[in-house]
Amino acid sequence: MNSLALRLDGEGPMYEQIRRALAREISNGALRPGDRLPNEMDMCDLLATSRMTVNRALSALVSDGLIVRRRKAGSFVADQSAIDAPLTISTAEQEIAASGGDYRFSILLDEQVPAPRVLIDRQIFGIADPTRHLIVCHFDGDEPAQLEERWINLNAVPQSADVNFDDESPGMWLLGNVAWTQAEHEIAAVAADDEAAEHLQIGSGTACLQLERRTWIDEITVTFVRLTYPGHMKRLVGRFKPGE
Amino acid sequence: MNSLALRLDGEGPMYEQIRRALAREISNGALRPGDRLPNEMDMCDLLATSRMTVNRALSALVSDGLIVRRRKAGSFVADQSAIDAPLTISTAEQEIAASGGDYRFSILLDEQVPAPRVLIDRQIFGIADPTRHLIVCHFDGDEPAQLEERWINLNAVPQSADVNFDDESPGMWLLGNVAWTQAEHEIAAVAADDEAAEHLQIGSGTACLQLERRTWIDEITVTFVRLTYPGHMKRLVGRFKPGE
DNA sequence: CAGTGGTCTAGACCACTGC
DNA sequence: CAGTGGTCTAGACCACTGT
Repeated sequence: MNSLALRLDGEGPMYEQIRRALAREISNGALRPGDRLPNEMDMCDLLATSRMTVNRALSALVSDGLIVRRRKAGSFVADQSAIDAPLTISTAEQEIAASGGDYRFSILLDEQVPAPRVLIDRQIFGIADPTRHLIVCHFDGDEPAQLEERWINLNAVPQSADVNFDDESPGMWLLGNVAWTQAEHEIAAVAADDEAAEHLQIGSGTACLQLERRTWIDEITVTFVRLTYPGHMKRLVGRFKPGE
Repeated sequence: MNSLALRLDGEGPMYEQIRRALAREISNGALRPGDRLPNEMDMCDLLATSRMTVNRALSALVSDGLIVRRRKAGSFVADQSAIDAPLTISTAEQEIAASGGDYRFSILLDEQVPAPRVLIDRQIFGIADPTRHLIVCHFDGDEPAQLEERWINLNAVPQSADVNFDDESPGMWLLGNVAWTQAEHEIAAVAADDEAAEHLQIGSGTACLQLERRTWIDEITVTFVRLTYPGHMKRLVGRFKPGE
């Protein structure tokens, strides 16, 4: 590791070149987990650049999880332990429109009810939260593509109580009108129950991908939604690229 | 939008405070999609800080997808169109160990074969790629928790041909010994076929979460793995937090 | 062609923390 | 307590691109 020879490729900004060069050394095994990198000042001399530029490259590697840094100790190649892949989740209308399909939706249920016990137990809603509860089916042409069951917290978004969802689906309305600060997703495989099977026009018990999303702002849940996709039509795709 | 009053909370580094403050304004609707932010110099005056610091905060907002920036035009609040959630994917051993379970695995098949037609057609392997093909079952105690079918490209990782996987599972060995630069995941729900059902000790047709991962480096696939989890035991969780 | 962001510099001070 | 990273500054030049 004494003779760490970083080959910069001259493509793009300096900090990107440095990041790529180090990522490459880590990828090809020249730098192995636990190895120590030169400190920032040495790297400045090595690369004839300034400390801010080196620091920017190293910070990027930290957020990619490729290295860890400790004051006084130095910078070290991280153990590769888990893979973080950004999973992009779009609304049904965006997906269907993107694939050239003919999107429409139908509201099967729309009621105002107290948050259901099961969601209170999961600490998704507070005990006295009033909600607007909706069941929506999204279609690609005549084929049901996604079943959505949603609760909107009327304590968090009171103006949603009177919105008309005939033209704009609840998901799109929320996306455009309510900002959230955090979201948490759970993905599971479930067998379609009778009701879901009927709405989705599939056999009861068919394997379905089920995505649950809790969206909240400042500790209070804005909305909770459960999306059910027939397994044969839906794949979620994520991609990870640390070193370019 | 003239009187954008950013309240800094004094917690942590300046660039984080600025990022949080702007994320908050976007979240609470004070700044709406399409709104223009003050330019960097104005924001420096406003916050009595330097341009690099402001730029760092704004760059973070860009990578969070909360704003877009265009030279000469300015910085604008982005349309919230899709949600990118980092999905952390661990190995079976890591998950079972983390939950306090008793991990073990069993190798059901281990052979060297040419890449199968179906994976060549999907452009995952090249036409003449030799592979090591494995089927591994991961257990939590006595209960099967995950079925893994894996192909390792022996053109990309020739040294894996002779590795003994009795003590260390192929997944762990690869994680520690082979670096990859990119990974792509697909998640789907499938009905367990007879073979999977038998290995996992579940009923045939049971809904299972199936995760496929292709890992590659410099255009060449290192390994392709298909993980099958009984739906009732596995949930993948992702989280997204733009403004803190 | 002027306004904006993208990048970079050569310093500085400070906060940790391993030695 | 000294080495390291974390942050910040007050400038600079340049690359875009809308007007």
